[in-house]
Amino acid sequence: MSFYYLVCLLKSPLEPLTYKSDTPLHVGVKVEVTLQKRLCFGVVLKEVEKPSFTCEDILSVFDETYDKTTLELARFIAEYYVCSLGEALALFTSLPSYVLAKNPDFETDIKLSCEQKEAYDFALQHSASLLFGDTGSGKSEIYMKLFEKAIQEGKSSLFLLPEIGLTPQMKSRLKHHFGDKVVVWHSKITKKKKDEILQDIADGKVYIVAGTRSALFLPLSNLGLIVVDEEHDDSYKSSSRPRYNARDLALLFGQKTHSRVLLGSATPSLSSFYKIPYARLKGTYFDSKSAFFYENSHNELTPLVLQKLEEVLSKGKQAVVFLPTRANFKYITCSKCGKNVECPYCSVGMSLHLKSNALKCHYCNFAMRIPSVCPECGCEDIVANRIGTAEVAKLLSEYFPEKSIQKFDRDEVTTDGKLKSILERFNTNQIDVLVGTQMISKGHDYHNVALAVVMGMDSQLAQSDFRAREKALSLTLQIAGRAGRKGYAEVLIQSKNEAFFKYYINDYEDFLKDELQNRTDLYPPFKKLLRIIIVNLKEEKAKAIADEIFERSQLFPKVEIIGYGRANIQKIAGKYRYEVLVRADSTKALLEFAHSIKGLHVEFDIDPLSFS
DNA sequence: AGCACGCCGACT
DNA sequence: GTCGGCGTGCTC
Repeated sequence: MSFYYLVCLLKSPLEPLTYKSDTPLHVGVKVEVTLQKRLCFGVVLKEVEKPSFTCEDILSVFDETYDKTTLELARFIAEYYVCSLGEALALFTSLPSYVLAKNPDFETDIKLSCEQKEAYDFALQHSASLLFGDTGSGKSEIYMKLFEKAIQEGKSSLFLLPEIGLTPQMKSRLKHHFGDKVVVWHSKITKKKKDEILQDIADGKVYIVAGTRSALFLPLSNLGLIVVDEEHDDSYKSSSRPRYNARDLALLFGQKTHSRVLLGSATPSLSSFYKIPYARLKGTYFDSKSAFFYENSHNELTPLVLQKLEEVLSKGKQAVVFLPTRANFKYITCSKCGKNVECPYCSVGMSLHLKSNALKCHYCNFAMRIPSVCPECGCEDIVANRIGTAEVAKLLSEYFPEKSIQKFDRDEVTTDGKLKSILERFNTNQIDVLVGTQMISKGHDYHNVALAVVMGMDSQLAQSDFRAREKALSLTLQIAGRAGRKGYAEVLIQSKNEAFFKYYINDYEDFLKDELQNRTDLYPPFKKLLRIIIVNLKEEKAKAIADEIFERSQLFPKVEIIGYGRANIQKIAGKYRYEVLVRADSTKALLEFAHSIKGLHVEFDIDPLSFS
């Protein structure tokens, strides 16, 4: 007697295939099968009639299942983000089911202010809400209080953060209040540690999982609450297939599992602001005690920057300096032919890294010796352009030799240990100035920072991206928020668009309302976007596929092609890139089109946030 | 996505 | 005559 099952193959782009088993199996159970002689994990979807072709055997059956809700969520992901069910299901961690022990006696010592209590009540009154709270307004206490309530009700909570590694103090606060009821999860923890955590979850010991976007796919039973902190952060969006957005999926998961969802940010995304009821929590000290200064320059260490730094450093205060560029310089330019030294494999400039005495490509990691003449024309007059963190840190060290200047970017902060060490030394005043990229804007608590310098934001603002203004302003505010957590602070913004920043810097809500007007009839949240990415070794082939997509779109009157051709970066790692940008009024129309061209071997980016 | 199959150019 | 490039197509 044989049973036949439709099995979904994990990580495979293929549609489910039929396998046979000697024993009856439950839907959702994890199994092992072969696919063209190679072993492959799969999930049983449903029993089927004996097919006309001969089937391979299901080789082994695991003690792990994907429940009905998980299968439903995976089906949604496959449909919405345009991937196979196997790719969607592979996001989830499977586990035997378990029961949480009730914990009615649990209590923390967290006390909320009146304003915090109001926001807390607002969250309780809505199944999904947004906490729009200024930096330093005390969002975390509200989250913690909600976690406490969930525990008292015997429910588990999920706490999503953009990068848990970047906020060690959040981790220690959670541990302090919740002890071993809370675990931390991100993709870089070791396999052994992951197994331990999964065992603890299975034993019903875990009430709170704090983690990055992958934590969303952990099998928490009796989920009651999902908090998405820094919900505006683009790192919630996955950049590989399926390109899901963990913030958006959190809202969906909340609906499906009847869990409360709370999004939080000082600079909420326009789409969340538009569609989710929000509670406003104004800063208690931040905006009243900070002063903004502007300099009509763009991206350089000017006398004004040095003067401002001098002022705070002489008082024993600290400063942060932001600029969006790593390395010493982003470009090496020939002054005769005007060409930048390009990566041979990517159509991007090679960055100058003096520390390793090399030019490096930030896209494929290719490195080369620093040339003494222009590789194009042989001219000896080549200059470095677009200053980066390494160069600014170097110059500041020369200018303030008695002060400790620390670089803070992806090149410098390579491990958890290094991050902790730098933050520790900064908080104990052993470092005077942090010079860094985006990383510097993430929610660290700095206590003695009296100056934030924002350099190079104009390049962010100038990007051909419908969210350029939103990104630039929220990033600037996030950096500004690193200063003045205690007492008076200054923020110096270098920009040739002073008017823009000046107008909105004190009221992000005002900006969001105006920006909604700007986007009406054109962009999200009013329209839906799909970016189709075509990658091929042969440029003609990539172009041909893009052409084909354009042709086929003509049969779909509800979709509109608003951009089509070479991608922003034409070539990465030797592969040519083309892009088609599609717009529609409804998700349905967009997805109908996307699914119709699934066979073309292209990548789909629904609700794109980045256009390079 | 892999991976085998198979059809054309360049080498001992 | 064989080695190996990558275009095409299949996977229960």
